[in-house]
Amino acid sequence: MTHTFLNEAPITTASDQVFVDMRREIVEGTIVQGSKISEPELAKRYSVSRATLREALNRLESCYLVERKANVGCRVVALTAERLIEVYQVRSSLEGLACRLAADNMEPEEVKGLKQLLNQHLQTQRVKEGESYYQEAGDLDFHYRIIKGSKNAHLIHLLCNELYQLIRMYRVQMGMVGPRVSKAFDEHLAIINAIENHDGELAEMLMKRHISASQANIQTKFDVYQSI
Amino acid sequence: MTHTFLNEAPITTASDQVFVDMRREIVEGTIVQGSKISEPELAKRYSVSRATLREALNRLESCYLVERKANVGCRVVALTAERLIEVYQVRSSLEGLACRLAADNMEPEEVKGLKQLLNQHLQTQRVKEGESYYQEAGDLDFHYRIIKGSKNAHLIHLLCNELYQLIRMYRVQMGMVGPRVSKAFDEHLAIINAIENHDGELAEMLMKRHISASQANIQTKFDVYQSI
DNA sequence: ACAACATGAATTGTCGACAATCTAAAAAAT
DNA sequence: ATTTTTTAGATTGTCGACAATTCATGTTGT
Repeated sequence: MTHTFLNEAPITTASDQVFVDMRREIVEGTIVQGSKISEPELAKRYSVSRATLREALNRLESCYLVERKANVGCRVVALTAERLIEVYQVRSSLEGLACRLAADNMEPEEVKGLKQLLNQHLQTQRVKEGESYYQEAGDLDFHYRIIKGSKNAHLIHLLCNELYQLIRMYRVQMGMVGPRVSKAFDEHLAIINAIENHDGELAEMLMKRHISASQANIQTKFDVYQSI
Repeated sequence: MTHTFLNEAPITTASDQVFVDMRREIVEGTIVQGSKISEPELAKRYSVSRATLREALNRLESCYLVERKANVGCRVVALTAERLIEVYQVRSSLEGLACRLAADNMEPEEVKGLKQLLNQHLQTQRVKEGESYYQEAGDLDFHYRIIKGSKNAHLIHLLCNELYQLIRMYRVQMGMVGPRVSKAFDEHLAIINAIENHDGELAEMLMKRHISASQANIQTKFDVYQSI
């Protein structure tokens, strides 16, 4: 399975490389959430100048992974429950839109590929029960394809390049496993059917509901911590 | 009338100033759409170093006013008809969401202020018939207040700090005057009523419709050029 | 005449150093 | 002892210069 994953521009410059590396470390938690970022320290760590590092920090800020204050510095974003709600409200609205547009604009072959992906997803899920990595990548690929199917370049950029990094961060660090997996499969199937029938309204509604369910799932992780 | 306008951080640093200045010039068309940006030239023009200018360019890219390519350079965004549709589809979805949330989360005094603004809007409109500047600022203020009323910080940032600059650029450069003005007033009134009644669904629908009408209005400007 | 290639000017990316600002610890005052 | 002021350290913002890449012009070859 080729990991097409992100449709990003190839890494040409040094700050590109630092951006991609830091993004991964932040999303995966190697650079811990909420921690302060020291420019001299990280510049040394990645063996680049501070100017190059700052360029990377700017781009990390664009996808909501760090926050800057003038003359004070840079902090990794903190994964609060409030922010989760806010981001998922936005995500639900935008991905609902994407799904509605996809119902009109997706090519038949794209829909076909989506179905194949779902079958693939079903098989690997049966074989590797409980293993979350494949599920995570498969689910991500599913959403990415629909978003691209909207054919709205601005929307695609907004979701794939900006918002999704933060969403991935929540999913990776809060842990996305459990009984949600099989339920999500059924929801994906219903969404594909709606898209295939060019029923934009239904597709939008199903996608919004699907994302709300996903939000509720992550929300429980917070509630657990809160109750301790 | 105090122009609260944007809730932006105060301008402390030199790149802040360049960012604000350039943003204004791009939105108003002084720096023409689609044109290439020469870093050395603009750095000299604003009397700052290239590093400072590049910092400003990064932030302009974050609000979709310029586009960068590695090792090639920076271009001011081009106001195409296709992009207008894409951006307004996103705007409609997000501001619909904001309006729905505002119906639940706006304080009574905020609603009151919104009504006062509308009255003010009505008076200035009668006095200065055809003068577009007041209308533009008033309409903007109306939308800003509702967006802030959503109390969703992520959504507020996305709309007010990122997307709205590009929207303003379309409105300013494509010219927003004509019979739309009075119609928009009625639509604003209906939206406020829905918010006051805490009818989120209706408020969302009305706002989406209102924005679609606004899009159609700008769209005609393109159609005129196309028919020549 | 046209295409592929080479060359140089211009532009962007990167670097190290300096200036301005903030932070926190130590000193002074009430 | 608590609050305010001072001061030293560290961090961020800004600058000018150099390296790497791109683009346009001119050259060569067929």
